[in-house]
Amino acid sequence: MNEPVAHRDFVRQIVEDDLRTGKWDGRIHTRFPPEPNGYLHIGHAKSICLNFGIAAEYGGKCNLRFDDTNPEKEDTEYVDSIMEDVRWLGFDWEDRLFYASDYFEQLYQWAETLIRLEKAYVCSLTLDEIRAGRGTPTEPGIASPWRSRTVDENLDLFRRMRAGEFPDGAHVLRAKIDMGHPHMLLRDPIMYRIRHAEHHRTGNQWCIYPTYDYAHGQSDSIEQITHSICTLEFENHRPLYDWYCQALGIHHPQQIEFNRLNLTYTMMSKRRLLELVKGNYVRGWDDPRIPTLRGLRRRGYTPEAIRAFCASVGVTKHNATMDMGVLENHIREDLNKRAERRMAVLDPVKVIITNYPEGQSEELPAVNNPEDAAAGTRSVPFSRELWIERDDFMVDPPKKFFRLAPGREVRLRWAYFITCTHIVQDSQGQVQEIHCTYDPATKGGDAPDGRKVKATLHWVSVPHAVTAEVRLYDHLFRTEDPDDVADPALDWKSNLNPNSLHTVSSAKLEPALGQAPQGARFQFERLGYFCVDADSTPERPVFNRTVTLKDQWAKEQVKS
RNA sequence: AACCCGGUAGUGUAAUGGUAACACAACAGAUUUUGGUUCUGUUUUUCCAGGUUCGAGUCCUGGCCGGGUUACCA
Repeated sequence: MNEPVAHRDFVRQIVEDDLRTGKWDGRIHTRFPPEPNGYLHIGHAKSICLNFGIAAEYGGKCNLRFDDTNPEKEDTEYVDSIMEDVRWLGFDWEDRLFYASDYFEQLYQWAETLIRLEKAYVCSLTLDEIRAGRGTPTEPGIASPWRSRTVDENLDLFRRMRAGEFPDGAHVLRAKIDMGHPHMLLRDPIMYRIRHAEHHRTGNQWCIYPTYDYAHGQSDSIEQITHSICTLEFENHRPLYDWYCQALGIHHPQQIEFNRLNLTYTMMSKRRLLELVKGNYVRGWDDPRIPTLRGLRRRGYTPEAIRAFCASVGVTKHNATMDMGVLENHIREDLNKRAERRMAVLDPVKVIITNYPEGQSEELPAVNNPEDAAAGTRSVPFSRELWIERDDFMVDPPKKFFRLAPGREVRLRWAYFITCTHIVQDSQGQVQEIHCTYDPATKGGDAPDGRKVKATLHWVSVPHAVTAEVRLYDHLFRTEDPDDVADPALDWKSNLNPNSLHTVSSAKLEPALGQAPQGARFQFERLGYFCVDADSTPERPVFNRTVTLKDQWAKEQVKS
């Protein structure tokens, strides 16, 4: 398939312009800078694809850098999972793995430089006093009484802060900018705070930690980044990013902000995802219902599908919410070409072929993937008693129902035409058995006389069937926007879909599925794409439904 | 409220002063041993008002609407 002529998003346009004008001497260097305080989700995938993608497309490099300046929230557990997920997605930072904490000493020295330049000072106000002194958007802040400390005094205090002489919160280091600035972030922002906390990498070496604003641009600078690509909420921070680089007179990358990814029926907030996991609303960070990369992986998503999706979403400067259906289409498109077909019955009802000899069975060849001749064939056992899907039969079918009904003939995939002759119902009217006759001349599924049937059903031989657990997933939330709550007393959690997981405990599978290894992906014919779950064992196979197939009949039912 | 950013079919995007277009969705049809896939067709668009210009989705002014920020988080 030909790649469509990719139009350039505005970030790539900037990169191309810079290449053309020689702005960075033809060098392109980006970075993906996650904070190790949570698991990566599909929103991060967009950023990863953008940063690593641009580097690859323009002959540049992309670093992986952990933005670990807040010891209280960060952990190696997250570092490890992030590296694993970036690799799984298909990207390689080679030897360029960095940590903002690697730069603590340099950052500290630069802070002293700023103090000497009288562009930073130690402020001994409390948190509340600082907040109050900052003013409001409409009124200017008031200068801290400590704003005019001498260079020597500031240096002495700052060094003693580092040496651990003060408790948490006793002092902070602030940039001396402008307390009357209309941009609140520029009203003497905090550069360092005292935190007697153990850092996941530097241990107890430090008790003062730089803030994001003070650390990020300089980290980019140290790594000689050219384009510092981040999400829209950092737009406000760009003046500060620029201020530090200029004040220090160091390499000054260009910060460019793009829109983060939003998807319907789910949410990307790390804080909320953490709440779902800790509150046991889901089964962990890899729960197939949440949009973490691990969740999607367990759900059966391929890195290729996620990358294709990320390439298709817009990179712009305005907030947008992608339809979950677009993501689903990408995995369908990928798996349609790659996943072998199998037959599985999720809600079984028994069919008895009354003219097929009792005790007899035969092996019938079945095509593994009509989209890929190289996938070959397998054989499936056929016998007198079969399972078919309960909703593939109706006693009194409406006009547009093409499947099995009394007196009607349909095809069993790769097997025979069968005609329903009789049904057995229980006292509630529930169908117990469907009695059919088969036409031996239609073996393989073609009628020599050329007669047509309107439906082809999937089926599984009763004596050969493997019983499995199948987990059917639906949207995490029942509303497109989780925040769409009518009652102000309720929060987003009230929109959680109570039916996001439906477990089928005894689905009937064709025997070939019994040996499938964990992670293997299949299309269950006419149902959807499924993969073998991590909980699966040979004794008790467990499958996850990745996504359903498009379903014209389901649409038809919704209409009526 | 102040500051920053943004408004193009239902959704996401393109058009970089020169015929408003693409993908998905929706709808209709063809093909089909999956009501899948594939193919064909149809419907629906520049927030508003002025201005500049031969010509404005694009530039300017004013409004309206939406988002972000107002943490010793990132």
